[in-house]
Amino acid sequence: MARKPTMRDVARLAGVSTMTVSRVLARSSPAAGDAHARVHEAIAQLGYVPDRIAGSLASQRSGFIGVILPTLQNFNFADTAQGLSNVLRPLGYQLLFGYTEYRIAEEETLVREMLGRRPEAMVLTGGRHSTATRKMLLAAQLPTVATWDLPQPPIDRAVGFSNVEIGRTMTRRLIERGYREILFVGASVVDGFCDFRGEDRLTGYLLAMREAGLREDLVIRHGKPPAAFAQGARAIGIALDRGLAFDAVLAVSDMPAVGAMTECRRRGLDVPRDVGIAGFGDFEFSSQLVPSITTVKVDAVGIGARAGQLIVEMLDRSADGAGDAAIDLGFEVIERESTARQVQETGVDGPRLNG
Amino acid sequence: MARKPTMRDVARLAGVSTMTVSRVLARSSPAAGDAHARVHEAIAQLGYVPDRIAGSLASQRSGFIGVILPTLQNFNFADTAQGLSNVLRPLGYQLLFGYTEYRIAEEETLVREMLGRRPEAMVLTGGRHSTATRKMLLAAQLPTVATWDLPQPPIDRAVGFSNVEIGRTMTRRLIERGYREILFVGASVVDGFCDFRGEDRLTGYLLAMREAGLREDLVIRHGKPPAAFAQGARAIGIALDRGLAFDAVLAVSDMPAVGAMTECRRRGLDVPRDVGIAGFGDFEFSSQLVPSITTVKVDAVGIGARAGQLIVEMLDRSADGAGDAAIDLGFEVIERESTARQVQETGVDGPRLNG
DNA sequence: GGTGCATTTGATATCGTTAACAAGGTGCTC
DNA sequence: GAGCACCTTGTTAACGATATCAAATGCACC
Repeated sequence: MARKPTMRDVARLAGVSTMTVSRVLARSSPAAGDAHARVHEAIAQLGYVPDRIAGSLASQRSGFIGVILPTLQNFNFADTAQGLSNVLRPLGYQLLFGYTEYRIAEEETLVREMLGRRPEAMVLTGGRHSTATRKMLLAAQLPTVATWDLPQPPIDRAVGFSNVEIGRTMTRRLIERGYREILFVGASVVDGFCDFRGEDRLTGYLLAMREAGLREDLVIRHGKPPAAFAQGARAIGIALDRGLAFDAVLAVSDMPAVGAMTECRRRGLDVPRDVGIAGFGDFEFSSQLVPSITTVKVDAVGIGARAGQLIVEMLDRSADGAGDAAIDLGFEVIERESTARQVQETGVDGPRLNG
Repeated sequence: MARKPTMRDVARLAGVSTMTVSRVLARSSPAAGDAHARVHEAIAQLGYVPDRIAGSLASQRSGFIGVILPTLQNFNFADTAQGLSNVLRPLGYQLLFGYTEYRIAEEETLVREMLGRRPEAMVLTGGRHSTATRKMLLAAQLPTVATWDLPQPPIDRAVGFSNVEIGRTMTRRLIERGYREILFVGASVVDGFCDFRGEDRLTGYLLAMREAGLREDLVIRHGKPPAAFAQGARAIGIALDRGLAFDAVLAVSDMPAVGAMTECRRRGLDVPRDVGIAGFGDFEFSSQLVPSITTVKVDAVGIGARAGQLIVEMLDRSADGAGDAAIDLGFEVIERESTARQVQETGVDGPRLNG
């Protein structure tokens, strides 16, 4: 009674061989006569739960898919996890989640640990990895999908968009609206922490500012990623302390954007009249707040779903290596009240599609 | 070259037996002379990654800990996951996450799938489970920790607080502030969806309203859990359509609380003068917004950490079954600007500790 | 009723590791 | 130098399932 029942016990009780039990559970054979029923009866009677560890070893298929995301504290990545889950769980895969917390070294540790569990595929966030990480993944010969970025070249496949283009497009949009002194608010890059995608959006911002002949030093990078509400608020304080004049804030995500907006208003600056505010991620609160927040919407659920589909295709050996290495899902700038300073001039306030 | 290297290959290359390799990897023996170095050299040369599936089967220790949470779309549960991770990952455990999305039937499916992976312990959210779920968990004879609630009796152990008390205490606080027509905003209970903890808070709210001799029909349950921003806004519309008069809103979480606040203001109701607003969860934005949101703070990270510690203790067979079955971590009501209607009267506006 | 084909069932080997025990070597004490 | 303890290393047998192949069974047809 102390020992958990095994397939052997079920087989004995049902009066069949273990292979018959295995086949009944796998539905690979109709199991003639009452064998099928007897097996199920024995399973119920013993409370048997098949040991998938043993099954994985024998079949050389773990049913695991490793997923490495930066953090749990961001609705966007939660959506991507959801999209992956929606596609892969109904097919019987178990997702193994790992979170780097934006620590560069952590990805390597997570990949090493996960590969030991013999996943059938890996999903990564972003396309920049340590040499050792890249080497391990290549050696593992697994379907690997990079998400949230379009690395050149990817290890295997990629689903995402250009974060540089996002930063550039949003900055241009703010300039079109008449903003000139645009403050970029992001997280710092220190102590082995880095938000690569945020840094790419900063690069795009700097490109757009240079193209327009505007200042390129209006950048506040403060606090560890992920940039949260308080960091956005703090960044405004830092900017004012430094004597920086600004008429708009472009934050690395909607969370610091809201924090920055709150702090501006606390200091008597009207949004959008005195300061325009824009973020990234289109979190639900961004459309619900007053004023609503201008942002960039990406299909976070779709990234996960597409990545999941890619994995399914690649795991189907029949369909061979066709398809593009990188899939660009684009992005959408959503202009809302927080940058509506010149809405009466241009008359354009709806979403536009990019990418 | 096609086949992945095994411990056998490493052993052959290093000129030792597989047990020596196994011991070197487990650090269980100092491995005299150069054997240690030769093994590591062989591992590096072959790019060997130990197969933990085979290891788990042989050692009867999977290193997995199953964690079932309601949703990824809530910072509170993300914090609990974080707390668990902080304690258990450094000890080498791999967390297996499953999300029910508040579907009652889903928990049973997730538990069944997870038990097949032979986890060494399970962490659940809440204390109400299907009969089959309870039976499976008892049969598995695993350390099991229920979180976010204090079930009577728990399957094994529990770490949480009384959601009924939370609803009751917050409602009383609102009544003390002079609010009388308090509208409760939560998610609906339909189609097999249910937020048990939200329902408990509703129960506490109803108790407090009855105790104070106030109306008990000011309840709007709308949309599937988790209640999000838009649902809070929608609930205000529904209440007004029904002709319900209210001077305060108690929402099941901070997200619908913000949605409700936004909608009230959009309709010309001032917060907190015309309507007081209170939520649950103390999300970061709740303190950052203007007005800041009155809420209930629970130590979500601490719940995870404490649950993790409990598991570690229970897995140490040496320390035997001591300790309470249920650990009450309490809660804290944080009164902020959104309910500061009578701040000048009472002069009390800081946090108070409960539970 | 025998033949041939398709389908179902079972015996055995195997997956890659660790547990358990045995064997060999080393160093110390008396 | 014998005896003993201790430490390292190796051999063998699991762990609990599935893959593979051979045998048995069922069925249709001539």
